[in-house]
Amino acid sequence: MGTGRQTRQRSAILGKIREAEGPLSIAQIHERAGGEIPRLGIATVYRAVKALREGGEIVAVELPGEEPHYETADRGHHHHFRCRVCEQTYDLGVCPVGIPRGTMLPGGYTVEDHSLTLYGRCADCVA
Amino acid sequence: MGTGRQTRQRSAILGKIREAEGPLSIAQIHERAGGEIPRLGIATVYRAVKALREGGEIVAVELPGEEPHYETADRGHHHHFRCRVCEQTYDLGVCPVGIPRGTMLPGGYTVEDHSLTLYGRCADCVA
DNA sequence: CGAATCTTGCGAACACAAACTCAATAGCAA
DNA sequence: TTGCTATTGAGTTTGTGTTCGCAAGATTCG
Repeated sequence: MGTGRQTRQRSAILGKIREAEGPLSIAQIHERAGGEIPRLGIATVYRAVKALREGGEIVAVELPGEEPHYETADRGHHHHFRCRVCEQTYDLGVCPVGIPRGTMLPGGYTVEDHSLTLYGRCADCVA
Repeated sequence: MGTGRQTRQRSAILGKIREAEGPLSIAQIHERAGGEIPRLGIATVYRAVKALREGGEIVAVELPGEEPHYETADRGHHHHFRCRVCEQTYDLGVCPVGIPRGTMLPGGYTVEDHSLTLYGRCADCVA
């Protein structure tokens, strides 16, 4: 599985995902990379994201009620904060969920994993 | 705002949501109520759910990567467990997230709310 | 440089959930 | 029971996110 050709649009797309403060939606990637590459097509973003996902460089992040967002695969276990004002999603370092893999909850539920999203206002939007 | 007429389909739909072990998708409501009301139309489920939502009887639950699910509005703060085998979602009583409203996280994020989903296997699917 | 072919941009096509249309049906009040 | 009218079911339509098809353009290798 080769990486394919190196084009301006592909490096712009991966670059924007890399330098983002959290996972980006397709629309956000399109906007941001489009600042660098005028007339960047949305289909190109979809194609690049698909390829990057198949190559294991980025992963999809599903947020409640949102379209998929994408971030680099090297960020490890973490959670997300979504600002209700600017609608940005940010990575968080903390994991305030004390439920290790394998825990059995009352009711017989065996936990393998979890997903936490915090909601509120980011620093810029508290003003 | 009246409740409208009482029909067999509406009471079946609300009944299924009430007796469910967790939030149901439109498709699940359709399936379950359809056992009681043959030839129940999907549009009727959408219409009933919309009316129940506007009347404050049920609320939408957004789960990562899923269509909206619906449950009765009287269940208070709780979280959900999703079985990866049977793809059912169950209500949980526990809230293992120690982040009260108003907490400020490193980075300047002010938390108002949170949403947690646990993944694993339910009792029936551990076999 | 030049050819081969992979990639791009754009419009059309698709998939899916949700809403609408309307004739037939069923609640409800008298 | 009777009539009025809200509701239903089935199909059609909309809306939005994603993919496809193809001609034009870019990248890589000889």
